[in-house]
Amino acid sequence: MYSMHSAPTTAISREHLTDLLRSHGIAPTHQRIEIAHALFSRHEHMSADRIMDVVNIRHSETSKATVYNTLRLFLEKQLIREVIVDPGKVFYDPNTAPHHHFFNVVSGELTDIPADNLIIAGVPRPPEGMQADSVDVIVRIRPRDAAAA
Amino acid sequence: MYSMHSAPTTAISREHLTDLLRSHGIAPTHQRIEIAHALFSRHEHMSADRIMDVVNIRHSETSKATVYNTLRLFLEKQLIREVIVDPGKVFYDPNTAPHHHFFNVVSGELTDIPADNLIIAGVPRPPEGMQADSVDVIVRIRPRDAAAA
DNA sequence: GTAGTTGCAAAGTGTTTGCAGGCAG
DNA sequence: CTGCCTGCAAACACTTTGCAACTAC
Repeated sequence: MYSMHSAPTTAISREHLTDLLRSHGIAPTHQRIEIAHALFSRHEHMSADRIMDVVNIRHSETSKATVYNTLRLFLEKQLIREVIVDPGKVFYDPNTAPHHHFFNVVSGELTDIPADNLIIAGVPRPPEGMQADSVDVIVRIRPRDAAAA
Repeated sequence: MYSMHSAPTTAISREHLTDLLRSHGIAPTHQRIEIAHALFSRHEHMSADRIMDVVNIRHSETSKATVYNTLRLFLEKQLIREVIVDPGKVFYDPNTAPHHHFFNVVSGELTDIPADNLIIAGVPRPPEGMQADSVDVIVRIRPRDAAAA
């Protein structure tokens, strides 16, 4: 399901992560640092499930409940974003800068499209009393030979 | 949860729906016609759940399994589209013409943005060997006073 | 101590499946 | 008769919750 061309990992020190959490008003516990590490060292869009796996590769340190609670906390504190593209599972995106996504509907893989070059024009004003919160662009892609739908 | 400003309904005859199903290679059974009627007479984006309710308002005629099976069939036969915007539930869209969506993240309500005026430029070419399948634009909106996230 | 955090297991939601019975051609 | 449809209930995948034990200051 998850292809092998694993995104580049970036060495990020625990100290840096501790600061990052603190600066977002999050108490830097061991589990939270591990989860943050999983998200920020891999440049990958992960599901809660996958984060569970990554965090517990060496030895089981973090429970499912803690993973979900922590992800919700990170979301509230705007440390990460959620990406809704797959019925039935949410992806978490450590990149909070404006950008969009390719979603490979066959492999379930999600990759970034920088917002730089992309121009969206002519979006109507939101209905009265509403404000736009975000604009998500998702380009669904598939291998050239794969059957549609 | 579902606001009261119910979208306009359009009278659509059972005969018309029968033809519509046939023209998409779908055997027009009673339940399928009812489900198609729910989708096409209301100009609304409905979840499977809501379709269940609508179809069974008068008397229970259609099981959950049939609703889900039928929606999947309609999807395969390209009679409808699915819209993934809400973690944990899929919306079905009877409008297969190119268009985009406002998603009210507070009420869960989904409304159309015609594709006409909307211009998207600068989408990078899909990765080698991939083809773009669709481009979805989702503008998340909320009441002006509602707290973010 | 006290407030906040974690883990477990149970509950919850939305969706899919296995299978027996039914209906139409 | 045969093949497709339907309904029921059980199974599933993902996420949330209740609560007791724990940790850090």
